[in-house]
Amino acid sequence: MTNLNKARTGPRQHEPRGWPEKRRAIAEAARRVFGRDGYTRASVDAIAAEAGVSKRTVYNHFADKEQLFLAVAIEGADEVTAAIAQIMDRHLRKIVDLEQDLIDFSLDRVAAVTAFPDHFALVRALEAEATHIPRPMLRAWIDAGPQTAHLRLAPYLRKIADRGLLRLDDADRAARHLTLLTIADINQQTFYGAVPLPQEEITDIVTAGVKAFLHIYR
Amino acid sequence: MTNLNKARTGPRQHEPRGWPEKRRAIAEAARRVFGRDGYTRASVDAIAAEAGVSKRTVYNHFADKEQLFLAVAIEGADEVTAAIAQIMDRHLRKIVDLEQDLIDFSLDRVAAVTAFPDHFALVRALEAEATHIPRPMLRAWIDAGPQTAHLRLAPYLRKIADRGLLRLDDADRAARHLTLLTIADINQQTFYGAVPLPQEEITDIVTAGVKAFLHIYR
DNA sequence: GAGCAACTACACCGCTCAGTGTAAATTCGA
DNA sequence: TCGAATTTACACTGAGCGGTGTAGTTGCTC
Repeated sequence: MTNLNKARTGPRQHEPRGWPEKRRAIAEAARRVFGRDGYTRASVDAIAAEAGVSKRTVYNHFADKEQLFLAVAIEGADEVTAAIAQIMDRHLRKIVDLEQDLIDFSLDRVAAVTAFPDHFALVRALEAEATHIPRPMLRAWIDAGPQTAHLRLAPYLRKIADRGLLRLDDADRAARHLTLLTIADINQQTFYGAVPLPQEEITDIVTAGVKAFLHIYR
Repeated sequence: MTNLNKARTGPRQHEPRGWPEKRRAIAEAARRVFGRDGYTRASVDAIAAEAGVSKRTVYNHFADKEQLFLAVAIEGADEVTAAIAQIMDRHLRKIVDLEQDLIDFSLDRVAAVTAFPDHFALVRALEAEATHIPRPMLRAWIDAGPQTAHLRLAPYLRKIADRGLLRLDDADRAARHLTLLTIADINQQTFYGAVPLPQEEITDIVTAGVKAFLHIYR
């Protein structure tokens, strides 16, 4: 048998139904279209066209529009979570100058919104759909997305506190306050990146937020 | 002429086109339906039925669906702004115990979200629609809604600082930080009131937020 | 080559919906 | 009562859309 193993993945491999590359294309297209148009306005036809697949194929991979939406939201949250974990590792694992490290961390975290515009556009769509989403699914979203940032940040802050650089008894709350004073402020003013804010203004807000945070916890 | 002046307002008075009571009914119904269903999913048919008017009448008063949406959003913001102004006056005009007054103010302000569920539901819809709204209209919204809270809160904080109870050089920033640490935290966790949070938890969060704020500015 | 799974390319169905037009009815002032 | 403005109650148009079915095509294994 001298057949080269084709790089192209197709049926017949021992995988779930459907070709993975098609599923990936659909998910990526869906993120873009849902992000751009919101849930209701986004059409499955448009997603199929964007993915370069037939609509029939979309329905072969996902039960319906809502399942597609939620799958894409949660997958996107996983990606963003991984990116933010790296940002945390880069800036918070080793503290040289606490204030500067927190500022750099927060600026990079703000920048993550720009790096994942589709995802955060989709976040806005999802929040608007909150009352139409079954509670367990909404819970799954919160756990996959917004909650993970705090769960990952708190241990870093606790370690920093253990080194005597911060005084805190509730690391979760401290993590929340840091995020509120920096990321949430920017996100509110930019509608999660939809409306640009000048970089100097972002830096000002983040710097003031970090100083305020340190005022509380140092 | 012994005709009593009828309380009923109808055509023929020297007013803008259309009966004001019809316009009011449409606006109120629109707020409810947009809030419940979001912009795209809300139908003009449903709004007309909810208002008890014909769809023809809706279009007699508002150019189209988008104009209706934005008019309702801005009118709602004016109402909420007035309510919050009262809350500020009640709690911040005279300071007895600064911490407690700030806590009470913030708790009442959180409660305002519950008092205006339709409006804040519509806020979620509007934020999701941010990229589809013409920039000038979005600006009008920001000025009518989110921005006014800060503009009204900052002078109170400045006065409190003048009495030596707070130390701050940037009252706008202080106002923003107070809102972030209290209202924004709750709103994020409840999706602007869509998902209930137990009252004790709300009180905890607000109390911790106010203490943090005072730690920064006192 | 045969058989099977997945995909493509349509067509279709039933429904919804923003916006418009029109005739009849209602309201109000002169 | 008349006339004008507004509203009501439909009907209509053209478009869109979630989801489904089906026949033909493609790719892979035996």
